[in-house]
Amino acid sequence: MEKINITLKEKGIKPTYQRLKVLDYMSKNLRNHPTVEMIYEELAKEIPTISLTTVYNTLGTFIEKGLVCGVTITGTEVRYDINTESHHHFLCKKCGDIIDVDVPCSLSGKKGELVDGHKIEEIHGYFKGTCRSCI
Amino acid sequence: MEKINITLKEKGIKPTYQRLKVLDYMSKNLRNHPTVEMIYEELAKEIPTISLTTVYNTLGTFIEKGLVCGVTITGTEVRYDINTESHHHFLCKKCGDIIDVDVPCSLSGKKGELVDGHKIEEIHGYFKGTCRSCI
DNA sequence: CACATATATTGTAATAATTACAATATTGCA
DNA sequence: TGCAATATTGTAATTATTACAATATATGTG
Ligand SMILES: [Mn+2]
Ligand SMILES: [Mn+2]
Ligand SMILES: [Zn+2]
Ligand SMILES: [Zn+2]
Repeated sequence: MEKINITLKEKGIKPTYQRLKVLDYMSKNLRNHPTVEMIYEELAKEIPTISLTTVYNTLGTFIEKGLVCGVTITGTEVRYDINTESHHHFLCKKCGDIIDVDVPCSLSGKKGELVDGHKIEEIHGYFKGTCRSCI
Repeated sequence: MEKINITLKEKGIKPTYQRLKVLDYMSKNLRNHPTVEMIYEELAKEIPTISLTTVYNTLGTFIEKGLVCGVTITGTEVRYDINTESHHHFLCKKCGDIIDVDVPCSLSGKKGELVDGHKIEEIHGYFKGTCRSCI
């Protein structure tokens, strides 16, 4: 938990209790790609007064400072990811899980380069289908 | 316009006036990846009685029948694409345009295969950054 | 053609995720 | 400790989308 405190300070984010807890949750659920709602529900058990707005705000600042990133695959909600390294995802159409996949992609490493004259800042790749637990 | 009529019939979709017009719009704007709102606004000029719900319904059936596909990149809205071949996109953070990019991706052709044990049905790739008109 | 039935369209209301905003509380520093 | 800046909270507003019921249209049959 002290490590999380330091991480926040390093990024110039005031380490409030709520922020510590959100980042702690993200660190412990790094394979989950949780929604705001999931984070809120979990933290509300420990912090009954926490507000959904605070979770939104907190994730917003985390994204700004590069601590997490938003994954928009489902189209209905943002999923959050503490792994900010560019990597690919798999969305299971049955259970809705979003899973990291480790695939070699020819497009990785193109950051800063041009495609068809457009300057690349982010590279996103994902699959949709049926995850191995649901097959 | 007769070609569009035939396309609808081939897919087993009753070729109503509204559906003809939506598909016509999509065919004429294949580089635009329009939103429901954009399609609705445009068609409303010619068909003042058209309903937003109809546009939603129509695009829904088109997706079911494989005539168009939905592109979820922005996170706030679905963009529609009449090009149902798996291809990659570029989202410009400045102007919001979504542009097709023709890049060789090592993941193409993996449909039906497995990644980490998960069965792939769709492959999606996109970049975010600044498009060439906005650089 | 008239009618019956199925399907499509429309308008409105409901839902769900997110953002805006203002009041209150907390933090870090002088 | 006390002040100013910042964070949190609760609520209301916004936006995209879906649900639903009433009306309209299309299609097939006698
Ligand atoms: Mn991930
Ligand atoms: Mn496209
Ligand atoms: Zn699954
Ligand atoms: Zn642009």
